[in-house]
Amino acid sequence: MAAERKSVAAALRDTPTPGQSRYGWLAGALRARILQGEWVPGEAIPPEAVLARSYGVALGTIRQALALLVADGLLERRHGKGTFVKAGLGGASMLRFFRFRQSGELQAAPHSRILSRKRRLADLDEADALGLPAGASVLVLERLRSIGAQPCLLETLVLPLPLFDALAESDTTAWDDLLYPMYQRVCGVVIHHAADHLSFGQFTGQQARRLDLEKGHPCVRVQRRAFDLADRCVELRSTLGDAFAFEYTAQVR
Amino acid sequence: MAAERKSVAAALRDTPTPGQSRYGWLAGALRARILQGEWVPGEAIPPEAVLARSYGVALGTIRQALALLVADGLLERRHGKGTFVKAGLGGASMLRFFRFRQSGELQAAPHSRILSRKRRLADLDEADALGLPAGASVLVLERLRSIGAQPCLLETLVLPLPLFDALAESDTTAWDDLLYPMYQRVCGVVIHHAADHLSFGQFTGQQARRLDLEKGHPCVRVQRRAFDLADRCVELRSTLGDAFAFEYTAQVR
DNA sequence: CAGTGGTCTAGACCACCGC
DNA sequence: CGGTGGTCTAGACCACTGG
Repeated sequence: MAAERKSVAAALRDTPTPGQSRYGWLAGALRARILQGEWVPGEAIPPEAVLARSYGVALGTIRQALALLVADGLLERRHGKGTFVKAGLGGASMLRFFRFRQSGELQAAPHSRILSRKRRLADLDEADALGLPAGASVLVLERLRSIGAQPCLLETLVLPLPLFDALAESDTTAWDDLLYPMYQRVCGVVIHHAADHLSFGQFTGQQARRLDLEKGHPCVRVQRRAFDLADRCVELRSTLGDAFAFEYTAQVR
Repeated sequence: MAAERKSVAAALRDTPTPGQSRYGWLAGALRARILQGEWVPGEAIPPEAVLARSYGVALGTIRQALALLVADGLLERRHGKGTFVKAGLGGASMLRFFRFRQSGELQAAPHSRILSRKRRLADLDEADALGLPAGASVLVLERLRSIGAQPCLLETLVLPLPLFDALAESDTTAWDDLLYPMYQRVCGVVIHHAADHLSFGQFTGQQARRLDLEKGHPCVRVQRRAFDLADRCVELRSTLGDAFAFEYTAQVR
């Protein structure tokens, strides 16, 4: 995350700058206004000229500040149109770890089914990761992702509960395939970035059954922590898939 | 790679600009001068003011051009000192995919041993990947990487041969643990970036023996293509390791 | 066409580095 | 101290977007 990140309160004080660059301070101030929801994702912030005038600063300075937030993934600039607050992560970015080759038919669309949903108390690791007090409750989901008729990924999600209450009751069969846009629409939660941790293991009998594999079959586990705009962890996700379908490319530098 | 990348010849023409920004053209021109070896890695290029004057351009413009090359990993700026051509990749970046926990002793230093070295003709895939003509010859190395007394990674390297001739005869027992700095020192080859492709499989009996594992043990394979400053692929590498020691974290956005 | 961001200029002053 | 890159200004003009 950007180095100039401060608490919202600190960033909002209008005293100019301590030992910091002016554009760094401006970036913090603008970030705070975005996090406060002054402009919703997808909406344009005021044009450079207006911002420059209102902060009493030259155009180039405001542009440097905006560049920081663009690099941070918070803003997006469109030539001739304006500067927009970015919407969150969209795509089915879990499947990028696997190649599931469709034999026969054309590549069928991936889809998802919720296998189970329940509330329970967060254990210590979960509470720690989600920044919850001890004894907080969470929503736990099991989810099966398939391509065509072939089940391929088995997922467990842990969501902090005051925040995701709206998902605790609604009809799961009506849910979207992609959860992140739904988080945003239904709960106002924007997923901004995530960290995926990969490891190998073996399927238990129960897990294997879900995916038409055998107990002990090699398995890739992707453990994800997903964060909102304010950099709070708001989703824990564990995804299991056939290790022989695993395929991932990493760029070095 | 940067969008403004052009052939060296095209970038060197001193006719100003077609429909391109001036700083984009400047970046291309400076890139070409770097690739031609006008300044060796680690050396400083002329200061902004000198460049600006010699290209007849404002300071801000030259700074934008330099910013592009910095983002590209070709240059590095040091406040108060100068702008330097970056040295290539350094670290033991293969081990980042694995956690080899040392039981007992403190973490021993990793080291490497060359198991075999031979010349042969490149097969079609290798020639294609390395951009060689059919029938070109390559140097093939087998290498065992260990931590303390524990062998943990088994590597096969394929190097294009006119370029790496200097490695075909020298005493392999005197080689460095880290190959990339040695490529640079001995062959003048700077590794600038690489792409790693991860997949899962099982060890053959011969491979397993090298690593004190059993035939059929789960195995992660990392296939790397490494590129020099001019973006030519100059190394193919296949690394095998115990899948149960695999541990990798990927940032999403 | 008016409004937006993108490029470029020609300066000024500051902060860091090494001698 | 002189030389380097880092910040900032107050403009000008260009290129893209949409009505």
